[in-house]
Amino acid sequence: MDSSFFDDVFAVVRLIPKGRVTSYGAIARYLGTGKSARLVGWAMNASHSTDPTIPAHRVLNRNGMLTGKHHFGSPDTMQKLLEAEGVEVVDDQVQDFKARYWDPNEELQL
DNA sequence: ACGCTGACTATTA
DNA sequence: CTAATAGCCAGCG
Repeated sequence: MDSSFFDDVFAVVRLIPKGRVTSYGAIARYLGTGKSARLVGWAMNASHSTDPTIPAHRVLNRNGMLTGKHHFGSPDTMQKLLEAEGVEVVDDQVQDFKARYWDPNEELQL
């Protein structure tokens, strides 16, 4: 398979449990990109090109803010999806973000 | 081939 | 405490 940075990002995002969220930096660090969290978010841009759509709505910034909500079909889609999974979102921010934070480095126990 | 942009993060003022 | 700047990697024109 093409060991593309995108594929790795998609793989991790797909591993995110329902009702959990993670940050771009966490994924970036897990992939080894480390300081390039932008690439992760940017890779999400291709999430709509994948076969199973990538749950990009589970990926937020370090503050738990729905920074990329505007990149979905509608700016309300992201929040709607999160709420559908049991994640409280207020003012484009995830409540109890720390409790719902899912770190691949921790959960996957690299 | 060069330069710009981008769904971020961390540091400094 | 908040605001602004620098660093980063990869695709696209």
